[in-house]
Amino acid sequence: MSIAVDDDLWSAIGDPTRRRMLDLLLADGAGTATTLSDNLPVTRQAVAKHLVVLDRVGLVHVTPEGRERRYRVDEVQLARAVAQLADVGSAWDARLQRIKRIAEAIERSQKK
Amino acid sequence: MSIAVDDDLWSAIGDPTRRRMLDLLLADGAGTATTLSDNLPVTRQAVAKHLVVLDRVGLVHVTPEGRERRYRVDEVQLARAVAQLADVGSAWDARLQRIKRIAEAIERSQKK
DNA sequence: GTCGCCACGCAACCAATGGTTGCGTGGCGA
DNA sequence: TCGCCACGCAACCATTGGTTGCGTGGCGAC
Repeated sequence: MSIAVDDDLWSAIGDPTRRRMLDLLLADGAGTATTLSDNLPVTRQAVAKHLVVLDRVGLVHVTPEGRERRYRVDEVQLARAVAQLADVGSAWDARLQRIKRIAEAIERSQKK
Repeated sequence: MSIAVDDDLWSAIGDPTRRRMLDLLLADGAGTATTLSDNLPVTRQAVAKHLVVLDRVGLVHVTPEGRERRYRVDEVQLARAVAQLADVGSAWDARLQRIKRIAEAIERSQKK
């Protein structure tokens, strides 16, 4: 019973810079490579590359506006990603719980 | 209000191979680089490198046994990692919820 | 109109990382 | 003691996250 995870989606949100970008986009509603890089410790070009990755997995969408390219978070897709986080977390949680129960059972049987 | 995340811990569980390794270790209780690589699509050496990473952030511990090096999951540290997953997930969830509420409010105000 | 600013895309380059193969060494069982 | 086998180390390769440098095309000011 292995945990089924969309590796592309996971690795997209696995990068700390991309996570912060999603944070910023969620906070402001939208943003461009330039505005994002203003609030990040990396250059505009680095941000642009990350935006390509996020766009490829559908976590963001672009709308060209004049000479700007405005990015917005796809809430449905982000919700899917969040669900995956929860899945992995709860699966491991379940395993840890079981281990804990077994450990307690052993402890009890040794005490008697 | 940015999400405080231990990037080292997160990136340790961010790699799909390392996640599957943790899965295997949890399922079997313990394992060596060789036994893990038997159940993974990568070589023993690749697994060994990942074990170094996992050990460095404290997610696993080693106990040398004869000519083997037996690895076990540190449940406390894994629980911490799971908690971080939950944190990020719930933070994004909250933002998504707020956006949804705002969207609904706008929709209502337009309908009246 | 045209001129200049500025957001963007493209390209070359660099370091770190996840992967490989090859080889040497040291326990343990026959 | 001899051979097997798990391990560590080293060299190497591809991908990726980052940089700098440069060309181009909208848009506002004059």
